[in-house]
Amino acid sequence: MKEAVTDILKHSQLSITESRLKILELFTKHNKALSHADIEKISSKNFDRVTVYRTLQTFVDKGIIHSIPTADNSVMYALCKETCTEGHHHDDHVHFICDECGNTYCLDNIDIPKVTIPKGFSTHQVNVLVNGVCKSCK
Amino acid sequence: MKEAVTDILKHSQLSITESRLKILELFTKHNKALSHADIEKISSKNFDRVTVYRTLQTFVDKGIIHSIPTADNSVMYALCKETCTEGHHHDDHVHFICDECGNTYCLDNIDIPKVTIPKGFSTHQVNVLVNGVCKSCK
DNA sequence: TAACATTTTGCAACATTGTTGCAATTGTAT
DNA sequence: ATACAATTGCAACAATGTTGCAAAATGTTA
Ligand SMILES: [Mn+2]
Ligand SMILES: [Mn+2]
Ligand SMILES: [Zn+2]
Ligand SMILES: [Zn+2]
Repeated sequence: MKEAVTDILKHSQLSITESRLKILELFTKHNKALSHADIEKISSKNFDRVTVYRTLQTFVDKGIIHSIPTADNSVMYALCKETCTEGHHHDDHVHFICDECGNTYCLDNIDIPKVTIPKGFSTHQVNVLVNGVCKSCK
Repeated sequence: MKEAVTDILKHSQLSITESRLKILELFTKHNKALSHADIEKISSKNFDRVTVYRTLQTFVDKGIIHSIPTADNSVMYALCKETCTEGHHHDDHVHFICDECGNTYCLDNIDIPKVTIPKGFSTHQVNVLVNGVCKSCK
């Protein structure tokens, strides 16, 4: 497990530090999106708030995680797939937020639906955000 | 114009106050989503920050405006259609954010696409957020 | 219109979230 | 092991949002 995490950092040409290892491990262990607050709460070691902010920003920059817009405008982050690289995110998948447990999941298997846009408008990116009840909470 | 605004407040059983009139007028005049900061900036009279927060919350509660999730997790608000009522929002439309001018628009004419969700999941609400370039900026 | 009851506002104080500069520490390469 | 570069933690600050309460505005009734 720790191997995989180290490899991700190396692959992104990031130096291997305790904060990066621990925080990235949280993402690989929990199969769901995490907020800054989540990370501070569930992390064994108490990193400085600033370190967590900077680590998350670094991961986003490097294409390791992506941020997720949510209906309540809290900031969530989740692991990217291999296709994302520095400066080039391709997180075109549906995000599902369970109104029961509050967990946010990336639904990678679902196709992003085609959205028709008015004449004269052009599309860069489509975010689809579904609220509902997840499998475990049903 | 001011008539319409007054009517909306009456219809929602809200007392007619200067803050509510002015803030609601901003939404009817500007045909786009507004943030808390926008309102403080463009409003002629300088309302207290707290008043703006409370007015926006009241409008959301009453089904007059709805909040919009955005990719950068800033909080935006836009006018609801007539179908929204106290405690019952029906803002099932696409939101478009222009990456040039930064404006956010509600696309009411576009159909919300059908999203297929994995077995065992159920859907309450779908938010579709499109980033791109708007007609005026093209 | 005037008096009253109710609601809303503005202020102050506080809480939460995020940012920046800088010195001390840690990681990497020689 | 040493030297250099990058990262961390701290402090201070900025931005955003919340709460309690007294003053002011609004709606209601007489
Ligand atoms: Mn995702
Ligand atoms: Mn809308
Ligand atoms: Zn759930
Ligand atoms: Zn535009």
